[in-house]
Amino acid sequence: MEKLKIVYMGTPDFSVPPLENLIKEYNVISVVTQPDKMVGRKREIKYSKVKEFALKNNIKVLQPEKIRYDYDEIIKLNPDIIITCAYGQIIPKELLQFPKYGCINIHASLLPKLRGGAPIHKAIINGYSETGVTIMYMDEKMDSGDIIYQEKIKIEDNDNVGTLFDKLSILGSKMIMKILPEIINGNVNRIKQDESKVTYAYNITKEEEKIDFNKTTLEVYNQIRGLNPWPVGYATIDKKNVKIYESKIGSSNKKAVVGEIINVYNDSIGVKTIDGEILITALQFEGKKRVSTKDYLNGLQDKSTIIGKIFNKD
RNA sequence: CGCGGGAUGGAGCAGUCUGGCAGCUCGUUGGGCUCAUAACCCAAAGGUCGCAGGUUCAAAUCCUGCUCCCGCAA
Repeated sequence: MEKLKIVYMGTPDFSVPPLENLIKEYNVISVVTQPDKMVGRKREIKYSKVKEFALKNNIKVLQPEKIRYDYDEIIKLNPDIIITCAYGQIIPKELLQFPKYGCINIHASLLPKLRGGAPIHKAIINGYSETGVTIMYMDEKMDSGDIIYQEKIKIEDNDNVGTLFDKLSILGSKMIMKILPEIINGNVNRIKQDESKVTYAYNITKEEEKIDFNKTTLEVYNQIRGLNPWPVGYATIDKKNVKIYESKIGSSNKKAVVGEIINVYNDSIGVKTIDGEILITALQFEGKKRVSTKDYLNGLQDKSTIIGKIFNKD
C-alpha cells in the first residue's frame, strides 16, 4: 500500500516536532512555510525553523508570498491530506476542499479558547492554570473549524513561554500520530466549536510587550513569563529601554508609586505594583547583554542610588 | 553603506574626554570567627585592557584598519 501523501505547513520551532514524527511513518511530499525574511542588523536571510528542518531531510519546500492566490503548485502535488501547524497564513477555500482526507490543523490551545497566533503567550499572560493542544479540521476562518481531538496540559507556576512551547509541541506531535490513522479511517467525531465561548489570542503587539506595573504582582509576574523567552517584555527607566526577562513574587508592601524601585536585594530589585512588589531577577539594558540582576548590581558603584527610580515614568 | 551602544582577571562594571603604578563589587582558593550559615573578619591566586598597525620617552587611554557582541528600526 502506498504511503499517505502529506503536505505539511508550518513555520516556527513549534511546528518542527510534529513534522519530525510525521516523516518517520508517512510520505511528506512537501513543506510549505513562510517566505524567508531579511532579519537583523546585517540583513541576513533567515530561514524558518521548519524550512531548515525540511532542507536537512531533503523535503521539497514551498514558500508562497500569499497562499490565498498562490496555491496551484500544492494542488499539482495531489496531497491526500494537508496538515498545518502555526503556518501563519489563512488557507483558501479551494485548497481546503482539495485533499481527499481534508485539511487539519494543530493548534496550541483548548479551542474555542485562544484562537489566533499567540495562544501560548496569552494562556500564560491571562494566568490560566491549564491549556492544551487541539487537532481540528480547518475552515475559512482562523482556528474556527470542527474539533477532532484535544488534550489538556497543566501550566505550572514557573512555566514560561519557552517551557510551555516545548511541552505543547511534543504533546502536539504525539497527538497527530495518534489521531491521524483514525482520521483516515473516518473514525473521528467532528465537534462544532461553541461560538459563545470563543476567545482570541492575537499576535503580541509592542504595547503588550511593555511591562505594566499598574497591575497586581501576579499579573505582572504572568506578563513577564508570558513574554519570555520571546519576544521579552520591556520597560523604560531613565529614558532607556530595559528588557525584563525573569521575576519572582515579592513580599514588601512599602508605600510608593507604581513602578518605583523600592528595594534592592542580593539578587533582585523590588518594584512596586498595585498590591505589593515584583522582584526582577534577570534583565538587559540597551546595548548590553542579558544579565542576572545580581550581576547587574555588582557593576554598580553604589547600589542604593537606584532606589526611588521609577519604571515607565516618561 | 538604516540609527545607536559595547569588548578591561571567572561574572558584572569603573578608568578613556585631559596619555604617567591595573581599580571596584562579586566569585574562586586558603585561613579565622560562630551552635551554625549563602552572614562577618583576614589573606592569596587570577589580566598581552577584542585583534593588527601607527603616534609618543611612555598607550586601556590618542590616530587608522579589522573582528565579534548587543539595543532600536525593518
